[in-house]
Amino acid sequence: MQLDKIVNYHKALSDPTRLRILLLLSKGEVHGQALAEKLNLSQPTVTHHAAKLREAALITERRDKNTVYFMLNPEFIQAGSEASLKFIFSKGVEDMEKESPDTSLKDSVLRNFFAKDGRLRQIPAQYKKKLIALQYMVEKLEPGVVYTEKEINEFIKPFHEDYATIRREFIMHQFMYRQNEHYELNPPELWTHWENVK
Amino acid sequence: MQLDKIVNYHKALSDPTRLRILLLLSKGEVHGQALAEKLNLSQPTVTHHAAKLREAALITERRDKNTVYFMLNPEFIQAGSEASLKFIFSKGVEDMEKESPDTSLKDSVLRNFFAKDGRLRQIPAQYKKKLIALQYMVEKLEPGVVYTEKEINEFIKPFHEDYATIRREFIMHQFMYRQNEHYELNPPELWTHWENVK
DNA sequence: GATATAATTAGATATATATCTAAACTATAT
DNA sequence: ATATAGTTTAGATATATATCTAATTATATC
Repeated sequence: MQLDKIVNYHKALSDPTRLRILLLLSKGEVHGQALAEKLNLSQPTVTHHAAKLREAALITERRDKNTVYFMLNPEFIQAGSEASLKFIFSKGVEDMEKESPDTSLKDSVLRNFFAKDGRLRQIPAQYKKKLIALQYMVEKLEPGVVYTEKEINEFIKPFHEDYATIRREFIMHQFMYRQNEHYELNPPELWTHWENVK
Repeated sequence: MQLDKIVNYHKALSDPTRLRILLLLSKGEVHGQALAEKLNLSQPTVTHHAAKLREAALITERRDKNTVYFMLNPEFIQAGSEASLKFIFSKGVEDMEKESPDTSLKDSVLRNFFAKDGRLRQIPAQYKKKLIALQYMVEKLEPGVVYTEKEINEFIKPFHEDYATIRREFIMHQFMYRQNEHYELNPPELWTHWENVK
């Protein structure tokens, strides 16, 4: 999930040694042994930090004979910083909402498949329509909240008795993310969107 | 020192629970108990995370009766992200170099106080001139490298026999940062600058 | 004052991680 | 093929930290 990427990005930058490495690399490529000397650290320690920085795509490497030269990956440093701001301020949500001028199908699905009391009469069989109905329900969940399976079931029941199917559909279409019995809303960027279905 | 601030900023953002808290706060203020419920965590855990976020100036608080409401501090989230990019890419260094058009005094100090072999004839008594001489020497050290006291002494000796005094001056004027027997160059923004001396 | 509610602090525990030494691996050079 | 130099992996250790429960503090209401 996307949260983990942002966490890893900040973890990579949350150690003074790794920041020093990036500083040293900002002047150009440097090889492992030189880094170890400049930082007064052992080579294995440099390898360890380099691995973390590489996982976060903050540096890249080039091998020349036995020597591995490390260099910055400037785009990713910038991209990571922007992604994390965007995540926190949920910029993606507003952007997404502007992108759906085609509301007629949506309106018709909401009118025809949901009763006045809010219940879902039946799960739409047509793919597009099903996505619209699922999204309508899932939007009533709160971003950032971690739900238990039981809570998700209780949430779905007022809409439809077959909560297990709907719960599975939530996951299948990337509306939610599941990790050891806990459920969490994905950011809208990850949802399967009916607007994108040709 | 400045490095620690950046480290703390990223540490604050390198935990999934804290990112979720920021997400929840992005929609407006929320009180502690509500956060605990939404995240399925105990109140003390929320307090713990709130403290970290507050230390990094990412959130602020408002108290109403017994209830503490947390809210985002958007400027600091942005500022921290920019500071860390600036640090990594050392933008500050270039900026600083453009800002010193008054090179005549500098030239004269370098000519008169340093011998052809590079040794410092004597430590300038006049404040401005002393800063110029110190900065000239300190610029030959490498940013990001951690030096032992012994290494600093050995570095200074070719310039002047009284390395202890000069080492102390490096610290006093913020050219370097010292932490349990280890020395490290500060970023130029922190140096006491002779251009700024009226 | 007594009681209730929200928050914090203290203390315990389990996991994560930064660092080291020693060993293994890899690519070149002799 | 053997040696050498740089790097990586494995394993150990010490510190940091995320979480909990229980106790304490702070504020408000009766």
